[in-house]
Amino acid sequence: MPIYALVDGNSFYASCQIAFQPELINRPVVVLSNNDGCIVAANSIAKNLDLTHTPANSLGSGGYRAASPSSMMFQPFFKVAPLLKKYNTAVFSSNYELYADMSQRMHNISAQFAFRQEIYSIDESFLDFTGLPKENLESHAIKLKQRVFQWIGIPVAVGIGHSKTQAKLANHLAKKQANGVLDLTQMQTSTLHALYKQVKVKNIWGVGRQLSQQLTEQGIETAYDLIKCDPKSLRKRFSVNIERIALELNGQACLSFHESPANKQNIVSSRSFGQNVTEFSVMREAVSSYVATAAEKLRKQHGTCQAVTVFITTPPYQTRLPQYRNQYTLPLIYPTDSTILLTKIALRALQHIWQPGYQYQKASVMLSNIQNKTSLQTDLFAPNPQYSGNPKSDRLMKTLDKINQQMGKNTLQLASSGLQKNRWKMNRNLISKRYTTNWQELLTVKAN
DNA sequence: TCTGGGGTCCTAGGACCC
DNA sequence: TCTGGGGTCCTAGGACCC
Repeated sequence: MPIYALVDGNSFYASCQIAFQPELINRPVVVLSNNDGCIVAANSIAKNLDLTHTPANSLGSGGYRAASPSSMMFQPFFKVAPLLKKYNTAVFSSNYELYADMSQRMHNISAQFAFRQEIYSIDESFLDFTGLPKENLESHAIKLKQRVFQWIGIPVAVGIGHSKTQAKLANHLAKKQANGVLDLTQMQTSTLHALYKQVKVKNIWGVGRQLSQQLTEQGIETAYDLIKCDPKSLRKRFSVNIERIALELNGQACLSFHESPANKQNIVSSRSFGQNVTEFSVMREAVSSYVATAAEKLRKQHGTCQAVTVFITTPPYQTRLPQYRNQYTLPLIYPTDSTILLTKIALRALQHIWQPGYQYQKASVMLSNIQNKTSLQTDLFAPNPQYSGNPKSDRLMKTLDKINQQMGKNTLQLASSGLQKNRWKMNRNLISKRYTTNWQELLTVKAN
C-alpha cells in the first residue's frame, strides 16, 4: 500500500507577508486578488472576524450575514474595507513574485523529506512516504514542519494517508491538531471511522457545492456514509469521480503520483483592467500584452499552438451598465509559437467581437491545441513556414525571451502592446516589497 | 419497400480544484 | 468608485464512419 503525505502552507499568501513583518502575527492579515478586487487569503484571526458587525448598508442591499467564519474569503474588498479597518487589519495587494519565490523555497525543503514529490499547487505538495518506517511517519512530518518554519517562517500542516484523498483529508484535520500533523495510516479502523463520521462530505477533496448537495439529499452526509456505499452504485447514481473518492477514502489509491508537471493543454492569460476600457486602441493593447504573456509560457514548455481565443466582457456585477460579453476562436493552419503571428491572429479575433459603446472590464486570451514542438507533424505541401519552425523566427523569439528574463518583464515587447498601459493596467495599491527577488527591496535590518 | 449496430472524434458545458 | 486568475476532467450529444 502506498503512503502519501500532503504538505500545505497555512493561509499561504498571508503567511508570506507575515514572514517578513512578524509584528503582524497578532493582527488580522488579508491578501487581495488582482486589482485589489476581493479577499483571497486571510490568516486565522482575519477569518474569525465577525462580518455581521459591519453596518448593513456597506454590505450591499439587505445587509449580509456571515454563514461561517471563513466567509471572509472572496468578499469584495470595498464592501468589507470599513470592517477590516475597524479591526486594524493589515491589507495587502497580491505580490505573486514574492509568493512564487517563497513557494519554491517551501517545496524545496519539503522535497528533502521524501524520494518523490508532486508539486500540486503554489502552496501544496504531495510527498511519497512509501517505504519509510511506518511508526515514525508522524515524527518525520513534525521535523519537516519545524524545518520549513525555521528556515522560511511559513507554518505548514501535514496529513498522511494511503491515498491522495486520504492525505488531503488528514491535512484538513491536521490543521485542528496541536502539532499540525495527522497520520491516518497508523489508526485503528474503528478510530478512523469515528473520525470519518465527523467529516461532512463538502469537506472532502473533489466534492464541491453541487455534489455535496446531491449527496446530502440522498442521505450521504459524512465521509463515513460515503465509504459505506457500494462504489459501483455510487458510479451509477453520481459519477465515476464519486466512486473514486469513496475508494480513495477507503485507502485504495486511484489517483496516481506525478513527479514532473505535465505540459499545459491550454494556456490562458486573463486580467481585469484597473479602469473600464472603452476605446478599441486601448483594448488592442491589453490583448496584445496578454498574448505576449501566454506565448512566453507556451515557449517555456516547448509547445506550439493551433488556435487562439479572445474573450471580452463588461463588468458582470455592475448591472446598471449595459452588458456585453463575447468570445471568438480563430484556428491556425500551421502550429506556431511566435508572439508576432499570435498577436496578429488575436487582434483579428478581437475585431470580430468588439462592439463600441460598452465599458469593458476584462479581456482574456487562450492558446489551445497545444502540441510539443519537437514532435510536430510537418506538412509536405506547406509553403515555406513564415513563423513556426522557421529558424529566423525561432531565433527572434529566443532572444526576446532571454532579454525579458534577464532584464525584466516587458523590456522588449511589440509596439502593439505598448503605449497607453496606464489606461488598463491593474491596481495594486497595497503591495508589499519583493523581499526575496529584488535587490532594491531587500529587508533592512538595523542594529541599535 | 425496407433501413442496424457499433464505434470514434469533437465540442460545449458543467463541476471541481487552488 | 470598487467583485481574481488559471487550470483539469467528465459527460452528453452530434457528426461521421464502416
